[in-house]
Amino acid sequence: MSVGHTGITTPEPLPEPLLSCDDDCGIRDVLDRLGDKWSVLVVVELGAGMRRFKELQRAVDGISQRMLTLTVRRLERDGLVTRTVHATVPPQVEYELTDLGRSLTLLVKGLADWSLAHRARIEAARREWDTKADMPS
Amino acid sequence: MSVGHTGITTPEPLPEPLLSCDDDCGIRDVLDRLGDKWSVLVVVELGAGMRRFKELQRAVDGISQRMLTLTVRRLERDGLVTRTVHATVPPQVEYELTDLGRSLTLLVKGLADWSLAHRARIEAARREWDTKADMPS
DNA sequence: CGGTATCCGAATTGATACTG
DNA sequence: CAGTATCAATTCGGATACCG
Repeated sequence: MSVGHTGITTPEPLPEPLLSCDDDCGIRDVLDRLGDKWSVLVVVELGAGMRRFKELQRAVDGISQRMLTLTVRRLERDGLVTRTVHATVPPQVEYELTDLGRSLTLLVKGLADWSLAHRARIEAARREWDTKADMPS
Repeated sequence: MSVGHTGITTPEPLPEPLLSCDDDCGIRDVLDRLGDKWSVLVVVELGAGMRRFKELQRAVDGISQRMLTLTVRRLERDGLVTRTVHATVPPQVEYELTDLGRSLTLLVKGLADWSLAHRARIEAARREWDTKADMPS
């Protein structure tokens, strides 16, 4: 069960991809890394600059301490984020994007822009679909 | 439990977002729409052109009939995909991206490119992290 | 062919309590 | 403050069987 090392028992053993590369080359990879509930949000927040743990948690709004820990740990492991511990009291840990992480923010920004640009249109389509669905008369 | 309409009982009632818009404006939206296991893959495949249900299922490799149905249904609802039923025998259903859907493929392509470009670097970082973790000596 | 309904195990997540 | 451990609730996904 992979116990030991840094002290983390890894209840979630950071699962590896599960799909072979057909014509989806690459996309599955990004999805495995950022497709979860929080990673992108954390990257976005860190895109604005260095953040402490608590700052991140407040910024992301809704993320639990546990999920934030797991998320930044994964991002750190993938080389997207650095973790700096200051041996102060109380302890202080700072997270910051690496160059690799920053290169991602551009793309993520693109997604956000797309979403903002088309949000209304999507919601309209959705309402229409729901209307059609609810009255087959 | 929302029964009726088209005959679909919607065991998965296509849940709405759960996070308010703070500074993550927009991103949560895209994630809710594409962050699942299959949507992006389906969009990518449809990016290459119109596809029938069975063609999609073969192309995506690993997706079950159930998940493909749910995925295209959601994409259709959001106005990213059109569904055309030909009353032939045997029945034939064709899926195609809308303009909105096509506008997304550009971004998705960006993500795929990013992944390909940095895959090696990420895996290196990951190996390093794992090494550090496994021998604290 | 293109679905839908149902059951069930696996994976994710949240809440809570505790620690250095 | 910044985690870690544990447990419970939820959600997701796959297998299967059946339908128009």
